Amino acid sequence: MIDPATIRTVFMGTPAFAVPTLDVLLQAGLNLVGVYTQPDRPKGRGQALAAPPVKEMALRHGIPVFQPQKLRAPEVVEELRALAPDLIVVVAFGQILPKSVLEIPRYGCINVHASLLPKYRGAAPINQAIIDGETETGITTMLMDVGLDTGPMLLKRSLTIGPDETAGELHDRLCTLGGETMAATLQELLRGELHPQVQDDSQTCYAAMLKKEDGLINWNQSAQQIHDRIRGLAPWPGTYTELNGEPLKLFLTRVEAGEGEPGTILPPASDAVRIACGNGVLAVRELQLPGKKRLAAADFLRGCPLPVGSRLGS
RNA sequence: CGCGGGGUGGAGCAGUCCGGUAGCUCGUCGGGCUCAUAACCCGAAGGUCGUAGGUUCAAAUCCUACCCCCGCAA
Repeated sequence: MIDPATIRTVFMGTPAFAVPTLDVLLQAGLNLVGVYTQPDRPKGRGQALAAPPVKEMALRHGIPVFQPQKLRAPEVVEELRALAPDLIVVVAFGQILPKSVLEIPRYGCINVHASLLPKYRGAAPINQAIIDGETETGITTMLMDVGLDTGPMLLKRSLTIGPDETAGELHDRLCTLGGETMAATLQELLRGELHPQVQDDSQTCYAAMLKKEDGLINWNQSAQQIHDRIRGLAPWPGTYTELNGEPLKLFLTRVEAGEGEPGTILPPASDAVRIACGNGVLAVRELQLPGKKRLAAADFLRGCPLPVGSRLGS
């Protein structure tokens, strides 16, 4: 059994998703010699500079924080090498680790990834799994190599995706599971019992970084596909269609039977606007126009009538 | 000073440019009609028009400051 206090560890991560894992490392008693996170960025209305969640936690625990613009810059790599880490743990860091960094720690670089690898390698695994209508996903820990999420796998934990679960909700559950999976992985590491398993590249698929435009609805898709897209992109970047040239955001949808020309407004239900899709009908319970508040369908219709038969989308 | 939209009876909105007794779709309350309905008909209550100043005979409307909400921007 290795004494955790003897393992010099560097943590790399940025958003809230990484926080539980950092917490696990602290609880486990590792010797955390540095935390790497993305530079502070302007955020929110007013564009005030905000520190990433991981930075705030590191500062509270008195761990040195590094925020390099580019991790691969030679002087940055040297600085990291000087910390002499035995282990690097990476969760949603937002930068690719170059080979020169991967080779530094003797126990390697361990990544906590929010999918059941080899499926959904890449930046947006949580969203993509929902968009694809998957019913199961999970967390995989892996030993990083030069490829993006291609390294040998260590542990997997899975969970079931609810039929109406949003990316935000799933994110929160995976966030917790990520910490738990890392804790278990760490136990195996300390016992010297890691069993890396090579990924089956033939089973892989890639979840590209989300773009704003991914939220534009194509009404020719089936109601189920559109429903999956809307919850898969909630709360960010959100999903929208067009009404009189303006974006109209849609939330809280339901799939119903029925038919009509795709994108056509059908007679509303008591709690929802109903729109014909390529296959089936999408009932939308909340909508929002630019500059307006997000409204329940009935409230929305009072201020902005949607005549039956009119068309959404361009 | 990142850009932009908005704050009007309980809800959602119109009216603001071109100052002059506050309107629409609902809801609420009372009554009527119906076997019946988130149905329909009749009637009523309910608003310091975000806040504070200013201009004016007169301000929701024009000017100034402030508060709050939201869209775009990762």
